[in-house]
Parts: sequence; structure tokens; C-alpha cells
Amino acid sequence: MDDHADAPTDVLEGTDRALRRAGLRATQQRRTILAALMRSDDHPTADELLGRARALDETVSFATVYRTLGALEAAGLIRRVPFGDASARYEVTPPAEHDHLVDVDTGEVVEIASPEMERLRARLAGELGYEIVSQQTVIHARRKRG
Amino acid sequence: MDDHADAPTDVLEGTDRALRRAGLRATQQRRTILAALMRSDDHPTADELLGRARALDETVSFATVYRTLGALEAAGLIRRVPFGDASARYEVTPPAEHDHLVDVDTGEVVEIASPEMERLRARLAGELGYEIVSQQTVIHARRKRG
DNA sequence: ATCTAGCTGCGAGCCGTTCGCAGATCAAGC
DNA sequence: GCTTGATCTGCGAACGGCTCGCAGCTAGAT
Repeated sequence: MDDHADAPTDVLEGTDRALRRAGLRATQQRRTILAALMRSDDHPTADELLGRARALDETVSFATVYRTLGALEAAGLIRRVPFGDASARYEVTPPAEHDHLVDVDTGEVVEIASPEMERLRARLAGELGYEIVSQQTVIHARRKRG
Repeated sequence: MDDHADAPTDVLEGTDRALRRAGLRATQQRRTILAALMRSDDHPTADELLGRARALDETVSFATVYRTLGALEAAGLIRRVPFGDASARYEVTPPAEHDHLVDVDTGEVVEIASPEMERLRARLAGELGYEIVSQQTVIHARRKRG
């Protein structure tokens, strides 16, 4: 995976294609917002994302961040991660399902990817007659004392 | 398990004991609010709960519902279930962990209890050096056609 | 029965989010 | 390229869920 994107052009071109594929107009602001989220390796709130987007493009406004996040979420490009917080947090839709573990003391977030888990969930839902559309697991945990 | 509570006294006595054990003063309002949640078999919002509590006792107010929910949650007696909604939803803390499956078409909520799941989660967290404090899984799913 | 820490109701206020509108912008068709 | 119209944006005002400050009330210890 590319772990750093020095050339903004790369990221922006990627966002452009992604936006078009999602049936959205590729505006300067949407490009910027999506790019800002893509280069984030945490789970920013709309507010934090506004800050990061503005670092790339001054003109991005508050309302547009919210509207864009809504549109991108509806398109499935990104998703909302429901930590306990008051405000919503976002991540780009990951290629494979994963869960989130939150350290209750530090607030640090660890992503847990487990095919085993995924299979078990699918099986349990299947037994009830359901197909999983999406899934969100947030585990609150504390570091084990050693 | 007792699946219906015809005698309010029973429920109220139960709430009283629970409140005291949690180190909270057993006021009329808290009793009522906790009782209202206990006899709910869904996951009411604070607003819905206010309605149900008022059916039992007119005097319960808005602010008190929120304050009580906060106190009860902090005490571990109840917990917040983070469905996608704007407003928080609550349930009395279940004896055993369970996940929630939400039918995306009907909004219906199914509770899934799986020891296997619980074990797997504990194992995965353990491998990362964490002890699980609490956990919330919300699965959005669609009824299988057939 | 008395006393006081703790709780309640009320209303004002807060914070994240949404909305209406007028002007700007993208991109399809010329 | 230029025009054109649907779509998007910025602004500020509004909204909904929730919290808080205050004055009065109450549980429950003494």
C-alpha cells in the first residue's frame, strides 16, 4: 500500500475518479475533502476534517463538509464510525471489514481485521435469515497490566 | 425470566434496590424512569422514555430523564445503544453480552447472543494486550429473499 | 422531627448539524 | 473555447438533542 502521498496530484486524481464513479460532480471542494480524509490515518470528526481540508484549500466551508460527507457516505465511498463521541467520525470505506477497539484510558483506536469474526457474524445473521449489509463493532478495552 | 410485570410494586421494589446498590438516591422519578425502561422490550430514546415514564408518573421532567439516564449509565445499570439514529437509545444492562441486528428495511431490532462471538472477541482483544470493558456491535442487515 | 446533601423542574443556553437562498461552478452540447 | 443549466457552494439563520444554573424540594441519616 502507498503509505505516503507526496504528490497531491495523485491523490486528487484518485478522488476525481472516485467521485465520478459515485455519480457525483467532481468539484474542487469535494476533491479536497475526500483527499483530506484519505490522507488521514485516524477517524476525524467533521470539524477536524474541515481543518485538514482548509489546509489544502482555504475556501472549503463548514456546510459543504457536512453535505459532502453525507453525499460520500450515501455513495458508499466513506462511512461514519459511531464511537461514543458526541460528534460523528469518518473513515474511507475499507476494502475489508474491520472492527474498532478503543483504549478507554488513552482514546487510542486500534483496527481489528479478522476473517474469522467476519465469517462468524455472517453465519449468525444467516441463521436468522438475514444478509449483512454493513456492520459496526466498537470495543472499549483497557490495556492489560503486565 | 419474568416476561411480564403486572404488579408495579415488584418492579418498583426492584428499581429501589438497584438504585441503592448503585449508590444513588432512590427518588420517585428515578424509580419511575428505571421502571419504564425495565418494562420496555425495545430500545427507547430519552424522549420516548419520558413519555412512558410520564404514563406512570406525571411529574417526571425532561432534564431529569437525561440526568437519570446519565447517572444510571455511569452506574452500569443501563447502557446506551448506538444505532445510527440522531438520538441516543437505551436498554437495561443485559446479564450476558449480545449484539444488535437492525433490519434496514423495517427498522426491527433483533438481539443476537453468541458465546462463541464473545469468546472470539475476547481472544482477539487479548492478543493485542487488551481486556474488554464493554462492546457494541450493530449489524445492519436485510432479510434474505427466498 | 430535623437537617442537609442531593435531587428536581424550569428555562436558558450549547453544540453539532441542517437548511434556504443567492450567487458561483462544473461539464454537456454547441 | 463558449454557452447554458443543473448542481454545488458559502453564508447565516435555524433546528434538535442535550446540558446547565438556579431556586426550591426531598430522601434518608441522625
